[in-house]
Amino acid sequence: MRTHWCGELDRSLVGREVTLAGWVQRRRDHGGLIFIDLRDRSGLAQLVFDKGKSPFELAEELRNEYVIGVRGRVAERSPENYNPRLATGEIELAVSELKIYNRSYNPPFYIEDGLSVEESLRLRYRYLDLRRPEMMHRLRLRHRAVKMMRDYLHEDGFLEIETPMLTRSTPEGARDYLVPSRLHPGSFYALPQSPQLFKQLLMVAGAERYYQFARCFRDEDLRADRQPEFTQIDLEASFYSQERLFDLVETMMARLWEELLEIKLERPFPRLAYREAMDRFGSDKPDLRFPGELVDLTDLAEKSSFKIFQGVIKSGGVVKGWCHAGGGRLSRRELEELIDFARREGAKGLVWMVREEEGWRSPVAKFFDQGLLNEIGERAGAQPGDLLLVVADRWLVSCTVLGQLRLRLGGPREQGENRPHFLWVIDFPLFEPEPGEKGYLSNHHPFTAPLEEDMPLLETRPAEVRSQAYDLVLNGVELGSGSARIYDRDIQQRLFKVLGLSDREAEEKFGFLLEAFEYGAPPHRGIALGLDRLVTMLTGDESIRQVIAFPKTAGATCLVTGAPAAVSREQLTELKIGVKAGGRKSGQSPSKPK
RNA sequence: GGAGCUGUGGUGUAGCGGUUAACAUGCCGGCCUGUCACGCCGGAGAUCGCGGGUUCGAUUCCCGUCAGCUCCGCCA
Repeated sequence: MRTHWCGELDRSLVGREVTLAGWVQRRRDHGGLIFIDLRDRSGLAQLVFDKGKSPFELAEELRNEYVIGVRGRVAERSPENYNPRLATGEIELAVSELKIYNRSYNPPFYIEDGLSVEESLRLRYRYLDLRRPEMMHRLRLRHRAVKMMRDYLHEDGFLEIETPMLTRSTPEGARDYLVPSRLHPGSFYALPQSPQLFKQLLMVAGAERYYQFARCFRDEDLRADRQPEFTQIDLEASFYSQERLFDLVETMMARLWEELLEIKLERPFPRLAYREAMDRFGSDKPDLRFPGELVDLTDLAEKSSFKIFQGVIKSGGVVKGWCHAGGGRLSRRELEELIDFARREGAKGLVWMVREEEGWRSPVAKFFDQGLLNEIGERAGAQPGDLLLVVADRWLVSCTVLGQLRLRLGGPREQGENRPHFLWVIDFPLFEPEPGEKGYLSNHHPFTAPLEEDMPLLETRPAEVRSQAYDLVLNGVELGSGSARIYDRDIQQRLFKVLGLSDREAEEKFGFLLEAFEYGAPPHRGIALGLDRLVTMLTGDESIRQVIAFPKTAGATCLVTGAPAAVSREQLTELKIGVKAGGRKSGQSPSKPK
């Protein structure tokens, strides 16, 4: 049905008889002469139907998006008819045979790049949206990235192993998607949030190096970078040092960027301890595309007569600042908005200071003498015309609020810098305080190994214990996260104790894993990278929906199929499931396509 | 759960307390043998997301609701 792709026709084929197939991109009917741009996955080729020489009457019926096959002779155009904007613009196909495989409704939007229609329409007719070259390009790029990573992991001895989709709900983490069991009414499978436990079992099984392009499901609210189902490049390796794992991931990233974007990455990627990342950038996923770091002003603020600062410092807080270059021109109103923003982010307030040619302008200037202000300005690197923002609060609050202000004001878009800035964030705290309680929760997951040197603190000062967990960060986006796992029963039990898990509870929740670990678990570690986010970074898109063939809406519905939808009474009866009032009746869907 | 933005022919937009609801493009028909965003002529196509309220009168103002998007919460 086809001997060549449209996009591969060139002058070397002039005179050859070829068969093409594809969709009608555009028709230009000149009366006695019809031009058709034929589109397939590879590109466009111009077809010519000449009255008298071609199947002309049939060609007159052609409309956009008709599916056709043609046979004809490749002809060089006369030079004045070259189309430099078309890859195949020096040739055309003089058609001798035309077959209309299928007709088409007029599409609801143009099948072309640079489209501006409502995204819901694109999602509703996703199969048309994907016909657009820029969308097919995204899918192709994703495919190439996946293929390269598979090849690379294979080279390093990793085995691709599938793990179950129907698994068991585990207590921690995100909300599970549940699947009712027909054979065991009242019991449910859960779709995996990640293959975490299985990949550790595979290490016990001696797989040594495992990877999987794993579908993961989390029933949480969506964002531009979050879908309820998404793909992780999930990997785990035994007897594998952190250095080796970092090198593996870095090499993989370097290959992707080099081969897909022709960008050479600087290696090794910088590493920042969590503490340092927060201190300097106010974020555990700092965006290093633009300069400007937070500074600690606690010692200087202490010398002022500003009571609020002093109070915060006395109660163990810190005073931190960030200099917004050129921010001195912000209006009073804009400054007020910044204060509101800081409050929404959790700060009690925000102090601003503008450095002028002579002295300082600030509502709190009177509490500082000139020399002190200059010292502060110097530490923050403030030039005349710059704005210094200061937050006094608990360490974490001061850092995060200023970090958010840094992102908002110093944003990379303003800087026009878009090179990839990878880094590793390491040494995360093992625990986070349980909100409102005295206890602790796992920061990563409860099998994350503590940093060896912090082990003595495990029972005494758990909040200070750091873990062997690491995040891969690119331009302010968390691309992946992993850790070394605990493989020692004693350490695991000590950790459960800190988490307030009794032996019985631990047994109940993770018994199968703990049991497996009794049969000789090797030291192992792993990481999971978000494929959708990774590809989005490669394409430069704003939303991961752009690189997913059939994504869900912000309301977690599929506009193509209308999922989720009610099911028949019979299906529910078979599962022994009753739907309470407020649920939908059979046949209803939250977003039924028209 | 909360906040914000958006919703007008197929599509993208304009508009306004009283309009024949405008423009572009697409679509349909006609003409056209070198176009490539072809051109020219003509035509069809909109209960202004839905419901309620204010008003003599609502696409326009108000309230609610639905849908899409963005953010907060949430996402070990």
